[in-house]
Formats: sequence, C-alpha cells, structure tokens
Amino acid sequence: MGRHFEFNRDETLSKAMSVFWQKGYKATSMKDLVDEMGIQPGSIYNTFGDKHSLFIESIKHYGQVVTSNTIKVLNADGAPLENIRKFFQEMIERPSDKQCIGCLIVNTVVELAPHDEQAAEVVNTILKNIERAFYDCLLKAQALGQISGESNIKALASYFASSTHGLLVTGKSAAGRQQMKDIVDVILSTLK
Amino acid sequence: MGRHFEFNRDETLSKAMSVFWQKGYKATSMKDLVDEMGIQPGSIYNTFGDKHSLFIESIKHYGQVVTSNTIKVLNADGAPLENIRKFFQEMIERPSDKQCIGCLIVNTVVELAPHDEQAAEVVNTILKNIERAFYDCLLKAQALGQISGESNIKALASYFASSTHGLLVTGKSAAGRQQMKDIVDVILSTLK
DNA sequence: TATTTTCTTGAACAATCATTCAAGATTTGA
DNA sequence: TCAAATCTTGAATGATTGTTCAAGAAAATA
Repeated sequence: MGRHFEFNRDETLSKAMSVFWQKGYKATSMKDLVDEMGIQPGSIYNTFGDKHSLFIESIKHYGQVVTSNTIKVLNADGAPLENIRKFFQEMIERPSDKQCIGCLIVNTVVELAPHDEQAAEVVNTILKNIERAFYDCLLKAQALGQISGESNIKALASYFASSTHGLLVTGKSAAGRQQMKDIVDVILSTLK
Repeated sequence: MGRHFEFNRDETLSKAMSVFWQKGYKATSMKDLVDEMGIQPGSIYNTFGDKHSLFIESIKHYGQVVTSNTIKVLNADGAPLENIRKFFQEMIERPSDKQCIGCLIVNTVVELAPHDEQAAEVVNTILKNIERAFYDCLLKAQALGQISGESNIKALASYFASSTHGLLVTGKSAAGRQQMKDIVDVILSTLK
C-alpha cells in the first residue's frame, strides 16, 4: 500500500559509491550525492539513513561488486600461479580506471579507518577476503607441487595483499605504465 | 620595527603538520588548527595564507623533516643491502607512531593528489626522493658486487618504494606485528 | 614621549554543511 | 470515489565551514 519507489535502490547506491570513490568521504557533500544519485535529500535519508550510513553501505557494496569480481581471477580454475600473474597484470592494465581494484577500500583505510570503527570493520573484512583469495590460490599451488612445501604461504598471501595496496598508491602518483610493469615483475619474482 | 612575532614559525608549522597527518586535509578544520597551533586565525592567515597554503607548507615540511630523516638509513655508510634491511625493520618497529615514514605523504597521495595539482607535485617530488635513495643504495651494492650486474636496479628501486607504500596501508588496517614482519621478510627476499 | 609600524585578537561574515519536515504526488484498499 | 498509506520534493534549519577585518597590544624610531 502507498506510493511506489521511483528509483532503483541498488542503482542509486552504486552511484553514491562512485562519488565516494572519486572524491572521498569528507569531500563528498550531500549536494554531490543529490546531483549524482538523482534523488532528493528526503529520499536519501528515507532510504539509506544519514551520510555515514550511506557510506558504510557504499563500501559494503564495493566489496560485494567490485572487489569480489576482481578476486574471481584468483579463484578461477587452471594454474593457480598463472592466476596470480593475471591478477597483477589486470591491475596495471587499468590503473586510473574506476574499476581499479580496492581503490575505495584503500582510500577508506587511509582516510577513515583510523578514526571510524564501523568503516574500519567493513574494510578489514574485505581486506581479509582478498588475502584469503591469495592464500587459497597458493595452497592450491602447493598441492600441485608448483610451490615448495616449505614456503610460508601465509606470509606470501599477506605479502601479495600488501603489494596490491602499494601498487594502488603508486598508481595514484605520477608513476608511468612501464614503472608499474617493472614493479609487478619484481613482485612476481618471489614465486620463482 | 613594529611588534615582534610571539610564536615560532617552524614550531607552529610543525603542529599544523601533525594535525593534518592525524585527521587528513578535509577533516581538519580551522578551529582544529587554531586549537593545536595555539594562535588565532588572523595570525595563521597573516603568516601562512589560507588553509590550502598551510597544508602545502605542511607536506613540504614533512618531506624535509620526517621523510628525509627516515631516508638517512639508506644513505648511511656501511653495507648498502644491510641499510635497506634496517629501513624496513625500522618501518615495522613503529607502525602506528606519528614518526611512521611517509604516512602524511601516502595520505595525501590518496586523499588529495588526484584532484589537487599543487599537492600532487609536492608529494611526487618527495616520492621520487625516496625512490632515488633506494636506487643509490642499490647502485652502491652493485658496485660492491653484492648484487648481480644484470639486476634491474631501477625496477628494484620502484619496487621497494611501492612496497613501502603497501606496508603503510597494511599497517593502518588490522594487521598485526607478526604479519608485518612476514611481509618484510618476503620483500627482502628479492635481494637474495 | 609621541608616532609609526607591525603583530594579535576574536567577533563577525557569508557560504556551505548535513539534516529535517510539511506539503504535494502517487498508489492501494475499501 | 474516498480515505489511508507511502514516497518525493525542496525549502528551511541550525551548525560548522574558511576567511576577513577593525580594534587593541607591543615594539622601534624620532
């Protein structure tokens, strides 16, 4: 009973996510959100609560849509080590793109996590998912004998996750494509 | 002639730097700066210009004081590869500390650099300094025969810089001390 | 001492911030 | 067709934002 919603919840959430990704949490004003989401303040507050709640939903959405999609390469069938190589290769093929894995997550770790417990929790969960994807991949490689049984794959997984963060930061600075390729080559050399 | 300044310019700049480091640019209000610097808005504007100018000076100050001090380990006399090990060791010995190298720089790369040309330029200069310190160190190691002459030390330098950024991001999340040590071990394994 | 110069203060400013809410629009059930 | 329910709108709210400026305080010169 009553009036129907005139907008799609997931669509507007996705738009909010994009704004937060581009500008950051603090730099995103309610006016920015109204303009980009295409609905009025009242509808935003009615649907998502306040700005902070909308942001929390946005990073959760990012984890479910963008991050989990990027991680799929690691979980794919086939040679696990080759999947890791593909993962990093895809990372540097679209550095300044919105699709760039984990950017909103890295941004949130840097901007908000130290002072925002709720955001920190969401972000840490997503970070753990990334790390576990690496771990599962390395475990498979070890079972296949592609990696020495003595290797500390837990450490390697943390390392690959950390390397991903590093690449995302480096990619935001003035680093060129060749430089990014060089870095990835060294990162992957730990697998040999 | 005229009244003397009642505050030390460098001291108040250092305090401003600390606030920006802790809270980020956007989240730092003029009230925060007034409270922390211990001088009134008029004095701030008279001495440093507006908030943005004060921030630019703050990151420059960070580069000259904090970053350049952290880099000293790399330039120190003695075994160059050992210096690189020391560098990373010192990084994880004080992760959540204010002294944590490059944090304000990494924060700025993430929060401002994509939309602030002036900040981007300052930050990129500092990033290049870090990378060059690694490069010089590796060059020395190569001259001493501690590293193969075939090694791409330019790539290695970029890699170490990127790894540093990664560690700083990882350190801000829920990563424990042991995890950080594990990551550093893998990073340094590329030198063997 | 009187005058000029310069720094300090903090109230005042307009702009923008996140948020609210009453009025209007749309749909359902009776 | 009327009444109840629910969503949409956008002007209004009070708080906070960065910034300015006139008045007062301190030092140097004459």
